[in-house]
Amino acid sequence: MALRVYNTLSRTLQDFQPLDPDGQAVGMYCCGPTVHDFAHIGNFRTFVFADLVRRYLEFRGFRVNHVMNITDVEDKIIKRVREQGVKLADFTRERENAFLEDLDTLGCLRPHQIPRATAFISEMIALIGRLMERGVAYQAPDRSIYFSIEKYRGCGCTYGQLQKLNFEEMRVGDRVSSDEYEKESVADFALWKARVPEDGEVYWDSPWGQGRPGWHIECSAMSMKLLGETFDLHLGGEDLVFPHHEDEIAQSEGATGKPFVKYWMHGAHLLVEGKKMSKSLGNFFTLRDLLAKGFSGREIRYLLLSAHYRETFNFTLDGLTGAKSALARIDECVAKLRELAGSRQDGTSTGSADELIGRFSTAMDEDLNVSAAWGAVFEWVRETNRRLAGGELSAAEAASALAGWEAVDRVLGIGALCEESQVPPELSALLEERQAARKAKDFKRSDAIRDELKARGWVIEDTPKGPRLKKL
RNA sequence: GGCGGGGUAGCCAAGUGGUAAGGCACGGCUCUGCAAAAGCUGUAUUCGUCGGUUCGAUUCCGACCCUCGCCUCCA
Repeated sequence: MALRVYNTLSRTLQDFQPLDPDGQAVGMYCCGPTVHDFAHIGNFRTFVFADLVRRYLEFRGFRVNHVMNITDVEDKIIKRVREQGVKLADFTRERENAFLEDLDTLGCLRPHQIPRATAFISEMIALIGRLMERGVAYQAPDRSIYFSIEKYRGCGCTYGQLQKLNFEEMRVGDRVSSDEYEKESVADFALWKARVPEDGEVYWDSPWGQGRPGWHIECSAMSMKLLGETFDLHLGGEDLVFPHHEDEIAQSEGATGKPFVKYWMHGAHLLVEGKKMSKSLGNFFTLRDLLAKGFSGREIRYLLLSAHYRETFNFTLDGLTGAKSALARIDECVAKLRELAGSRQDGTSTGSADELIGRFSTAMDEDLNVSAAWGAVFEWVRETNRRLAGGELSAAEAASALAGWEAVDRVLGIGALCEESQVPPELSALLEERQAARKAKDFKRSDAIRDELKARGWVIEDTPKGPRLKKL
């Protein structure tokens, strides 16, 4: 079975076959955040999706080079820097650190490389230079450099590879910002923006005068620098299809004359409580907002991973509560397996664990059908619980089952986020006291202790092997 | 107006030309002195509406209704 992915370029499912002649190395680029504020839950859906792609490719044995940029120069950032009277780097570094912490909270593996746009200005200038040389870019009277769609098309290149475009039918004008009126054509986009007074100290020198890069150019420059002029996989949110990714293709192919990216994958947006997120509706959440409500990164990750990446997903607080229960079911099962396996944690998966891995990969191979993959996980949980309850599992079999779970969890990334809570000694003492009371049939006392523990946030679970304390 | 997604149980969400995964919630049962955010188990004659193709459609085709996204710097 081969991994198939939906390629936005072809609008079909295609077998995933990396450019590497050995079929091992995969270059993967995901458009990262613009660090003007804390990222919201919608942003994170895309990054968790990218993490899933990377992890699954690694699961399938590919050697992935995962690159994600940080956009640390942009209109909104410049505006805030000016308003707050701080230095660009100080402002953006703070947001960037918060963002990376958030990624950790969500159990996302750090991309192998996290380039900042401002560290690649010379590469961007070089790329713009190539476009000027090839005659597909021009300097307008406002001194900014623009990419000419017409000239690009004149070279036999295709503009509109990711989305069918019909310029005549497009609603032009609404959102064309005032600083771009000197373009030759409304479809043209900025490669280099000439310095204006509002930019303050945020500018760089270039052969065309002082200024700063346009938005799209950074991704072309950084991805080609780090992954080569043609690479395997480019990801991003669906809203980036046009214009951002279309323009990346134009800039890159316009400069190199080579295909830019083999597979484009786009994650759908999410709705929150059935509506598009907006601050006025009160359904706009940053990761930190949700943590403050008492949800964990793990629950959020699970919920974000519960639906297929190409479907709009309805993210709800109820769903988050449900995620807690669903995860507890897995945790219970895994904890019981650990207990039974004891020190034998070097198991190789056999039997039902192999079946789990098989069903999991079959699902994931089909364009990352993660919902079906979870289905396989939960059926395995039920079957494992059944056998656990029936005392049918040996320590070796438990270790084998664990090995199976750990294999799929290296993709799902849920287990590592499970915090083992230590029971405070005074609570253990209370638990023992309750046991003594129960033995003496002093149920009034034992129930009082149970209530006491509950008030302290711990719930007792009586098992055939004796009572256990679980953090509420 | 152009382009592209969706409408499957109370909620979330897979899927298939042959009769509906999984999760949450809910009910039953087991365990328990009683419990339990423990375990098992049950729950959609039905997949937006109306037509068509077919032995058979939720799945294919057509029309319609509703909904969401993109259309120049928003993941």
